[in-house]
Amino acid sequence: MDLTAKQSKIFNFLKDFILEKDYPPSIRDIQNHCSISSTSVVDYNLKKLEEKGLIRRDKDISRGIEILGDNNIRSRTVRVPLLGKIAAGKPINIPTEGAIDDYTNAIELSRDQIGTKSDLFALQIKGNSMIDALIQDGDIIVLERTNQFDNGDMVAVWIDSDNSTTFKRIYKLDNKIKLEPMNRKMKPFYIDPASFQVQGRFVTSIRHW
Amino acid sequence: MDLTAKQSKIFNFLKDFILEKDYPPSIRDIQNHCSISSTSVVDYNLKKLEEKGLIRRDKDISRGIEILGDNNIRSRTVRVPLLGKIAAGKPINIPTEGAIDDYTNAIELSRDQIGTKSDLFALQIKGNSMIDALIQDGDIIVLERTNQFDNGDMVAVWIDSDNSTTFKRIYKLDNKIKLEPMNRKMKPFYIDPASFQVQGRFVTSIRHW
DNA sequence: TATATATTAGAACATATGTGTTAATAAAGA
DNA sequence: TCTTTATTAACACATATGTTCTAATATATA
Repeated sequence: MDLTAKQSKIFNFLKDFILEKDYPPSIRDIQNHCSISSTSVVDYNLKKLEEKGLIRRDKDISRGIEILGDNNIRSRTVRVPLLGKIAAGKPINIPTEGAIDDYTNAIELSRDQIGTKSDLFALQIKGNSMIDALIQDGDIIVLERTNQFDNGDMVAVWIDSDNSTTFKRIYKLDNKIKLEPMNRKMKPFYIDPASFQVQGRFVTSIRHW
Repeated sequence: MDLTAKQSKIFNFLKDFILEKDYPPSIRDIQNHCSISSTSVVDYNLKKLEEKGLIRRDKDISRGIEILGDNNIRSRTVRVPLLGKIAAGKPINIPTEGAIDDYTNAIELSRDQIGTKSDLFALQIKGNSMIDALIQDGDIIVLERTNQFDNGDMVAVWIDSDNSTTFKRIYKLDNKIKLEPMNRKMKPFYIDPASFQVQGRFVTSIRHW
């Protein structure tokens, strides 16, 4: 369902106004800035915009207009908790989901970078021992909390015999699992498919300046 | 200047309310949710918050409250125009500042990633010929538009004799400038200090999944 | 303690603002 | 064309909401 000229004029004004002022315009703000003859015409077209799913209005509340979906700038970013520094090769400590509170350090990523993935967390890498994965000292890696993996994925993996989690490239072979450090000086090793657990999968990395 | 208990309660409510509703609360919203006896007390404390530089109020405007600085979620992200794909080693076309309009593709980065730098633009890298800079096919590099550089910086540099811009690592030597491709198969070369112009400097890179 | 300053309380006021009603006009469909 | 539907227009109304005033109380300062 398309917008009339007046409706898109109003909708664009809504976005511009909110971007500038940080609060929505009143109906009379819209009336004046869009050169509309009457408040009732504004009200009428706001109802149309609401029917079309572009905005949400809160009845009887002044400036009670919310822009929905991708047009809402706030929906374009995601906070990802930054759980600390790890040295590659060294064990990682991954908190359970509930243990991450609002006061944890966090980085904010755009949805451009993470797509629809959810349940993400980030770690800052110490040292250059992951250089073969094109990850260097100070880089931040973002992981998705999951048990799934594909061959060649970089994953945080719990190994029963070590009683710890490390970050490795993983391959499923016939009878075993190959875990490959991201440093050619270190040899890959093989473990029993029953003795490990993938805890997270690499999503993206961020180079710091 | 510190906040009183009431002021931080109000300030937190402001942030929570805006986060949930996308528009600011009225004074009576604040009064009710923060259990404050009178609207004038709310008004009084809002004035204090304004004096302390945490919010801005627009007189006579309902819900005319804007949260300032880092507490404003919107100020935590920056839109960076994505100017297209480039193949490393191949010439780059960098538009002038004014030539970038709102309809250009863009990625959104958090201030965590770019600090206080301004005038940024992004390029997506095609191919693996920048592998020595830990940049692989599909990665996005973010550049800062500037003429300045330090030794070892990765810069987009205009070379008069080539009549084009490429992406190189740059070093200032005694009598000349050394430009080093980020691929060890290609040899560095040297140019006259008067025959080039740095157009942008590497800020960060983003690995795509 | 005495004095000044900061904060709270309650109420009233002015107006900013959403809503509703009715009629006129324009656009679309039969 | 006639009929229906969509949109515009002007106005009035109810109330949501910012503001102000005065006095009381609490807190800080000398």
